[in-house]
Amino acid sequence: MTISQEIANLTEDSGQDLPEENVQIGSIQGTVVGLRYYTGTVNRGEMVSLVREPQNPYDRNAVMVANVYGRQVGHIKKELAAPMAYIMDNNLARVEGVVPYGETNKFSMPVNLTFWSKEENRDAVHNQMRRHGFKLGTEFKGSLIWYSTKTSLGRDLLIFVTSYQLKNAFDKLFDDLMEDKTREMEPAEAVCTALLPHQKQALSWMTSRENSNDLPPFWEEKSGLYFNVLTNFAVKERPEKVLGGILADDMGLGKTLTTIALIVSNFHNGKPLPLEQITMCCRTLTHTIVILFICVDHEESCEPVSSSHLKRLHADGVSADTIEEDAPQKKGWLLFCVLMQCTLLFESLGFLKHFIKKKNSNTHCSRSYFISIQDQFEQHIRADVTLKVYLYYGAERKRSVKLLSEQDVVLTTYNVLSSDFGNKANSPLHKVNWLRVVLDEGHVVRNPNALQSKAVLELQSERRWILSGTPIQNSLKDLYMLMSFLKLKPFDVKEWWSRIIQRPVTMGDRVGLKNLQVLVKGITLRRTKNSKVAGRMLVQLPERRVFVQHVTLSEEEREEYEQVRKEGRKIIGSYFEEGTIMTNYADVLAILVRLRQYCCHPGLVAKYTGADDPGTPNELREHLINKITLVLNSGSDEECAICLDSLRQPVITYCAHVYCRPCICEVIRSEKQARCPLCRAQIKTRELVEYPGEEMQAGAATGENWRSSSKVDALMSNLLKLRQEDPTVKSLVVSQFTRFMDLIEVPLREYGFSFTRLDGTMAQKTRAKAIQDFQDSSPGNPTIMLLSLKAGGVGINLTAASHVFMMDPAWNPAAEDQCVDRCHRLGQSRDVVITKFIVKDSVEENMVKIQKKKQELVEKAFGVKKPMDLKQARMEEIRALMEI
DNA sequence: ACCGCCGGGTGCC
DNA sequence: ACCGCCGGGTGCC
Repeated sequence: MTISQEIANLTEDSGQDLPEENVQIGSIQGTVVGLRYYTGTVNRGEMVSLVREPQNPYDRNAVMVANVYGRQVGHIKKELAAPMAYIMDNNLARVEGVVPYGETNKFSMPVNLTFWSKEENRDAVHNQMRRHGFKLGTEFKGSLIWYSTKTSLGRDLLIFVTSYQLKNAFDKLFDDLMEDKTREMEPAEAVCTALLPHQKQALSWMTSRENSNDLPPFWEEKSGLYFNVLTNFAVKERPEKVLGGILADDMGLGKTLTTIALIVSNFHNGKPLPLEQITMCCRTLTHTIVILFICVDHEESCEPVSSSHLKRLHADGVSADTIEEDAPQKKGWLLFCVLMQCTLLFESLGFLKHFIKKKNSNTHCSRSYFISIQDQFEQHIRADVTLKVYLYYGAERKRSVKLLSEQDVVLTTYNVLSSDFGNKANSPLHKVNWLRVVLDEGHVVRNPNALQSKAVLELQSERRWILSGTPIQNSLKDLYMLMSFLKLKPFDVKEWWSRIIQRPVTMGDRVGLKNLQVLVKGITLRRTKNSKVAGRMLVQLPERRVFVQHVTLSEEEREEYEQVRKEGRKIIGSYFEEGTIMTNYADVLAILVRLRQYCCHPGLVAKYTGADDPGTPNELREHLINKITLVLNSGSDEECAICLDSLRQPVITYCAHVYCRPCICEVIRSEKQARCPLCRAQIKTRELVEYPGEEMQAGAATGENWRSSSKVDALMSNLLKLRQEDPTVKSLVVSQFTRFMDLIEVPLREYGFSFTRLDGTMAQKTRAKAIQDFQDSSPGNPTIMLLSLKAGGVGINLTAASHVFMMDPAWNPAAEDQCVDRCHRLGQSRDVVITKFIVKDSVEENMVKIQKKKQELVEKAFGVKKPMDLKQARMEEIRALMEI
């Protein structure tokens, strides 16, 4: 995806209560008075903010005027302040100000006020102003306006200036890209894990961002003053440096490893972190600090740290007497990582992870891991250095500022941080002056109102980093949170972010868009697996070859298949004729799923429960539960027709259409007579039937009466051949039907394959175990993994596999790619061979055609799909599949 | 002069 | 503010 595409996505803002909903309903020139009483200054063309001051002792209508830095400039003249106060207090409109000239005036200056509100408030605002003798106009005569969408002389003049300045910014950016981002840097000697070239580049870039003396984006030095080209703000003092940024590399490029290298390599001015040197003598004393890792999904389910563990902790160097005083520590900068989930930590902590030793593999609710720092050194860091790492986590964490201050690295979770912050009396993390704060999976903090976001923003630090594969998840607003964290002035204040970036971009202003690009590029390093540096692939991955193996059904299978197909065609054909295809969508889907199942294995196909008439409400409910279960277990990767995303909290309507609960509830709420978006039947919230969750399916014939299928035979002959050629080769066997995986288990056992399995029904811990076993190459460990297409989401590392067998085609080609990516990624040493089984002359072949079409569509247009287009597309698909 | 005029004091809200 | 406004001083020319 290109940056502009990404940005185009950003402008689709899902939130509510945003200034973008507002339109400009009028403007007027006012006066700022009392300039001589305040120190705040403004420049020509500079934006100012207007703040109500209801407590002002002289006038309860007072409206204060402040510059971008929040310094008070003056007040709005009282006659004008009176109607403005009413408008602002009653939220009739937002008022924004720009000082067009008179910036050197001593006593008062003009200010161009622009009123923004919802259309419905337009009259109220105009009337209120008129009552006080003011008439809101639409244009300022001959003065400069910021980001006016109208063409006027003044506007052109201003744009000319800013675009000139922008060009400078762009040139700088270009230098940035050419030099800083491709220069490599060797990590400190203490790191003995070899960094890949792109990781060295990231390390160099991060180091330069931390040590740079450059002005923050959009600041320029002009004749002794520092000038912000976007707000026209000038100050004498050099604006605070923004040390840090966003490392937004794709998953799997080694963000965490790079960051660890940064921690060790750039203490101050490119000098490595001074690490204690342990002599051989000391090492033999096994002076070991034991750090406890609790690896759980949710903090609540965490097993408390046992006292014996803690004793161990104390005994091994963190003595109890160091854990007393909570006075803020000024001396010594510290390093600090915030990690979202311990599981992630465990997965991604790069060189640390090898030292995590499983302690209780059988514990169900949580598992504890020990990290022996001594072991760590022996393998990954030079044997004679030590790094003090403290995991600030668990009920009995030591809330000692002193203890924390003495660490090289402190790890904690967002939950712990915000829980400490919530009991604000005692948040040791907020009392330390950190050298560096790193937000791992930083996109999880994106709602600025959430407590954890506030907790993150309050951390004192010299340098700040955000690590995130998806820095912008939904909208531009997410980016605002990141700017606040980085303290990138003035964008850490909502008003300026909205006025300078968010609204212009949302309104389609090109300058705004360019500013956003410059801003993001200036502080972000983002590479994908497909990025090229100087014409070469960033990551040289082994080859990836795709073979389609056509499977011919046996005579018996063909007969069964054809019978079902004919029946299905008849039914679907009649739906088309009646125009009821959408009302009977679930039944259509059922038929298609059945056909696809026949292609895999006849034993998969459930008994036909189809279009029988439900009688009592209970029977109807039962019926609907059956249908939704069918839809969700069909592996068809159904999208919600409202949000066009994967289903979240799926519910089925009485008319048998499946949506996300929040989506359909919103539809019902917003319409008086709510109708199903797909079939226009009336729907009600209380009639929505929920998916009861994963249920034990009627067991497929995996026992005595097991029989094979053409596709299973095809798979087995491939696997046997592979094993014969090279018994160490590992394969992924991917299907959308978990019950197909059940069936495949039988011959795998029969032929003595050691295999493991990963599907969506498995708990997080069992999954982790399955992955771990599969990745382990020592003899006796599984060589085959049965993998459900949708299992686990991205981020799972299955690089042990070099062969992938796609048992059945998916509706969504991206899902297949993603699945293959789990083994075709960083760390894969062999060429990856993908075999797709497609049954000849079947619905599967048609699915492949549709896949290709979809792919083309994605590549061609980045157009927004509308629900009704989707419906149309679905119908086309059904026609194509059934050859109607 | 219950005015006009002068000139000093003063000045956001 | 090289203004406006206020209010005290003043009062034919």
